[in-house]
Amino acid sequence: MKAERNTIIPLNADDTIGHLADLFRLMGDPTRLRIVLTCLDEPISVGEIAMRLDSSPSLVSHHLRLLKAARVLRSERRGKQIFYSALDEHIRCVIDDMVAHIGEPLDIEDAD
Amino acid sequence: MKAERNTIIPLNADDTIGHLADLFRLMGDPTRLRIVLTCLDEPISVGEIAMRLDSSPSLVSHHLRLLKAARVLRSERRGKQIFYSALDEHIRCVIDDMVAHIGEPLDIEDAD
DNA sequence: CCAACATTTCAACAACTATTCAATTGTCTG
DNA sequence: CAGACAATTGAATAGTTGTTGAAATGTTGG
Repeated sequence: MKAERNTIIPLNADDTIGHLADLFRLMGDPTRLRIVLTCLDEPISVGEIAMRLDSSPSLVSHHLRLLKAARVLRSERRGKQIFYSALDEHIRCVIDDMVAHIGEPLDIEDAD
Repeated sequence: MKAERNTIIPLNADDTIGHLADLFRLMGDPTRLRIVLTCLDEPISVGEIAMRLDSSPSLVSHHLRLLKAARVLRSERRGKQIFYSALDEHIRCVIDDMVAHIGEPLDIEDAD
């Protein structure tokens, strides 16, 4: 299931759009985006995320709660630590597509 | 061409992540997301966007400015009106991927 | 040039949100 | 059980941002 050129989203379905916007907004914070990227490779504990991002466990935990509630990440306890990882592969696709968008070499024709 | 499972993003490249987050944050507002979706199909004037979304031209214009600055949309003047459309197809892919993520019916495969 | 239309800009307010620090809960070990 | 470690929670603050209405800019046609 990849992105095709058939975005058929019922524009009157406010629920879907609202849900979509919620997810995009979650990825729209640099700290949260770094957290997601850190969790993409392998399950990682809260402490190590905080360590890698040079942030506080409290802040990381706050963001993790939101990302988990939105089903972007999932959590799994291992002893004293709790490991977070991506819930599925879609987020990776979304990010890759967005990276591709950035990579688009400024196709400037004649903008008015 | 499409999203593969090889998100190779240099985590120390704050510029890239910041740019990514900016784009996600732009898509994270329901009004702005609706505007983007409206512009995906064909070039459309500011007035008609406002009409379809039942919003004010002022508000729409405000969002269009941000979306254009972020190279999500492009503008083209035709007489008195200015038509906006998607700058490339990547945004459509991003949205489709995100829709796929939402549609994922809690697919707990080999979750331990 | 003037009037009508389309869009943009400006200022200002209300609402939201990321961050911090302290306190709490949960878990393992000695 | 007590202590240390790990993570969460709560409240409070500072900064950001979406929205609004009025004014201004730009464009076309009479």
